Amino acid sequence: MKKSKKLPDLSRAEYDILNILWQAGQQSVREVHDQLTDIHKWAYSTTKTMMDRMVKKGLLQRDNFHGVFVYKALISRPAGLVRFIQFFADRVLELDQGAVVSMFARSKALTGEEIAELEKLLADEQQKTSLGEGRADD
Amino acid sequence: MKKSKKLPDLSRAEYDILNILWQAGQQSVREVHDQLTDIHKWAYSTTKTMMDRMVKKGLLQRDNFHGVFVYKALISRPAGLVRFIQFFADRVLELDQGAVVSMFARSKALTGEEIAELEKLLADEQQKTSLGEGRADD
DNA sequence: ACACATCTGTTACACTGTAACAGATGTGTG
DNA sequence: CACACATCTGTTACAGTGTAACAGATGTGT
Repeated sequence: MKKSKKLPDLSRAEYDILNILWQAGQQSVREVHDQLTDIHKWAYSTTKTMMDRMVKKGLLQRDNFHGVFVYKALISRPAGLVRFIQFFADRVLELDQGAVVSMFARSKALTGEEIAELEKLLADEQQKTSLGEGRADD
Repeated sequence: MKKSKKLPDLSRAEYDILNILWQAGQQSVREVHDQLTDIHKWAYSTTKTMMDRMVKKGLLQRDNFHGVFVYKALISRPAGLVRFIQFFADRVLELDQGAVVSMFARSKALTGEEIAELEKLLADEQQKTSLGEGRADD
C-alpha cells in the first residue's frame, strides 16, 4: 500500500508571495515587498523572513544575480494552486475534480494551459488519495 | 473613514472543528475528536487544545452539561465559510461576490437558506472593504 | 475501596506570522 | 578619498498555531 504523502498545504502568506513571483518571474525581496504592500501591511523584514523560509522549504530558489539576490518560484502556478486549494475543494465545497476544474475555468484566474496542468495535477492527487482511504460516512 | 476590521480568517484546523460542530450542533471533545480521526491523525489532547483555544477566541462556547463539557459553534456555517473563504475568493479565484455565491450554489455544500445568509454576509463584507480601498491595479 | 479509563488543566516544542536590530555593502557628495 | 546615509543581508525575537505529553481529578466496575 503506497503512502505517498500529500504535499503540505501552502499557507496564505506563502501563496501571496508565490503569486507575485508567478506573475513577475523573478524578483528581489524589495520588489516582492513593494507589490505586497497592497494586500499586507508587512515590514520589509517580514517579507524577507518569509521568502528566506520559503527557500529553505524548497518553495523558492534564491540566486545571486551579480550581487543582488533574486528569488523565483520553484513550483508552477497550477501546482501551487493545487496545494493551496486541495483543502478547500475537499472539505469546503466537497467538489470533485471536475467541479474544481470548471470552477477555475469559469473564473478568469487561470489560462487554458494552466487549467490543463491543474487538471492533470488534480487527477494525480486524486489517484493517490483514493488508494488507502475507505471513506464510509456519506 | 470607517476601518471596520475584517474578521480574521479561520485556520484550516479551526474550520474542520467548526464543521463538525455545525453538523452535530453540540459535542464533547471526545465526540468531535472521534469524528476528526477521519481527516486528522490528531491525538485527543490536540483536539482538546484546539477547542479550548477556540473558546478563548470566541469561536466556540463551552457549557457544562451536568458535569460534561460540551462545545458549540458560536458562528454560523455561512459566517464561518465567509471567514474561511474570503482569502480564497479574493485572491485565488478573483471572483466577485456573485460568482462566489453561485459557486456555492452549484456545489452541494450549502442549503438554500445558508446560501442566502452567505450572500448577505458577503454583501456586508464587500461594502466594508470597498470603502477605504482604492484598488488601482486591474 | 481499589484499579483502570476518562476528562481536564498545564506545559512544551516546532513552525508561522510578524518584526526589530546589527553588521555589510553600495552610493552620492564635499 | 572619506564619510554619511540608504539598502541589503543575516540573526534574533516573540506571539500565535499545530501538535502533543503529562499529571491530577473524577467516574466506574468489581
